[in-house]
Amino acid sequence: MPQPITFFSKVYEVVRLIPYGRVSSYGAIATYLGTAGSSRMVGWAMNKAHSHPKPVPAHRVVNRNGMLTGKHHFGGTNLMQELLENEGIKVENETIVDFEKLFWDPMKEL
DNA sequence: TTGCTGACCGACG
DNA sequence: CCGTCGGCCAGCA
Repeated sequence: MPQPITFFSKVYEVVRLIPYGRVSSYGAIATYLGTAGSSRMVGWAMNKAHSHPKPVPAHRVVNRNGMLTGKHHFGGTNLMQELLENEGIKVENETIVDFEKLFWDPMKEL
């Protein structure tokens, strides 16, 4: 098996399951994976997402406040915001508008 | 192998 | 209200 199922792989899988025009949070994903509290690992997984063979919509993953904390990893520009706006998600001051409505909880949806 | 790091979260003062 | 600290665990030098 060239691709063993690891914590990272699960994170990527869940992130790819996020529907178009929806967003999720690190904590929600971490909790869904059964490792609540290790939300940092989710963020770290996103950092390594560039090394992942499959595309990972990391721009749909933000912190609990709906703030684009990881936008600096998208080229250090407003690329992350543009990607979200391209999906119909409004972003103001690096924060997602109506985050509660757009929030996609894997524990509820899956 | 050991130790540091990391795009977070919640608690505490 | 705001700053600080600890915890969670896998990857990398």
